[in-house]
Amino acid sequence: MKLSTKGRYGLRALLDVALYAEEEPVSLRNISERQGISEAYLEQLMPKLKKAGLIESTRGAAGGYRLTRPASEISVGDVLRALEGELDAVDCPGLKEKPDGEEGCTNADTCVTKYVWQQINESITKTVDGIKLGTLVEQSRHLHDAYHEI
Amino acid sequence: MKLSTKGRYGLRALLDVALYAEEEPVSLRNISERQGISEAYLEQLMPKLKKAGLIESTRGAAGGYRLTRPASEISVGDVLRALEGELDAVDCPGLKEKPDGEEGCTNADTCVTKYVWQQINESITKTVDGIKLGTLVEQSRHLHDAYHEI
DNA sequence: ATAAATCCGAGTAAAATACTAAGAATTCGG
DNA sequence: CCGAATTCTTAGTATTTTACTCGGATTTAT
Repeated sequence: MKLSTKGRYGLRALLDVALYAEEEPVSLRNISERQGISEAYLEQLMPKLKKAGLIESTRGAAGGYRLTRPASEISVGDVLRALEGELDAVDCPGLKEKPDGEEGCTNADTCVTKYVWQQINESITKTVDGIKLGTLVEQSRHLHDAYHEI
Repeated sequence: MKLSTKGRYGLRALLDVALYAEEEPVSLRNISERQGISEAYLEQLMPKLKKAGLIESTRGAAGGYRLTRPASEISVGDVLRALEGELDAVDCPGLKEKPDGEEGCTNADTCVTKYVWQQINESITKTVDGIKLGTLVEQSRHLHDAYHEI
């Protein structure tokens, strides 16, 4: 798993939608101003979230983006996978680099390290799928309230 | 955490040292042949492992590399950090990008996503630090024995 | 001496990243 | 119906990272 700005900005963008799109859809302009991310860059991110079925869009004036389902049913893993692609699926080189007769893993070392990558991937997957966007929305509202001392 | 070939090859290289450097040190040539990694590329990897204090080297003919401490006391995390640098420490942009008067996180969303990156980093760290090189050595020997049906 | 090694520094081609730019297509409000 | 606000689509580009290679200097066992 690589955490580039794609993933970081994208999650913030989606969180923004979750927070502010209850009545009207939020536009790129809105997100851009609130999050300090350029509209042009967001234009690259949103289609990915849409293709993944996380948001829907309305075009034209007063258009913008909405979540397709409740924030509680969207995991951070869903978002990151939509933006960054599959989590670091490290494949076993022993199998691919020798397309001659030899079957299986002749190199025991390779197989053993493969086990390491799998462990890492599993722990990442478990973590990101365990955090729901809904939780982040709640936390964000708490923080916001605290900051304004309501 | 980024899993590039640096980390993947490097872990295999160190595992090779752990497996074969009991009597004599292992040379780059040895590792290269057994692991199918070019000597030239290994030349770039080994110094990192050495700087991190994981291996020691003897120069000249019959020279090579050895572990500095038992494999059971080296974690995969030690190795990957030595090779890839720090694990994805995602910093809070809210704090850095505004060096004017404003204190703390004015952007609650940013703070909330920051919590996500911390969770991810922690789970990765816990995983890689939990796997010891010694364990991999044992597993590798088992696999090797099974393959040769001893 | 000679050969086998580690060291050291530089260089480089390809890919990924982090953007920006421009214009077409759509839709609402007046 | 017009115009402004939007999303959509495609392309381009500068920077950084990755994954290497290469040449030669230095050290050391035999």
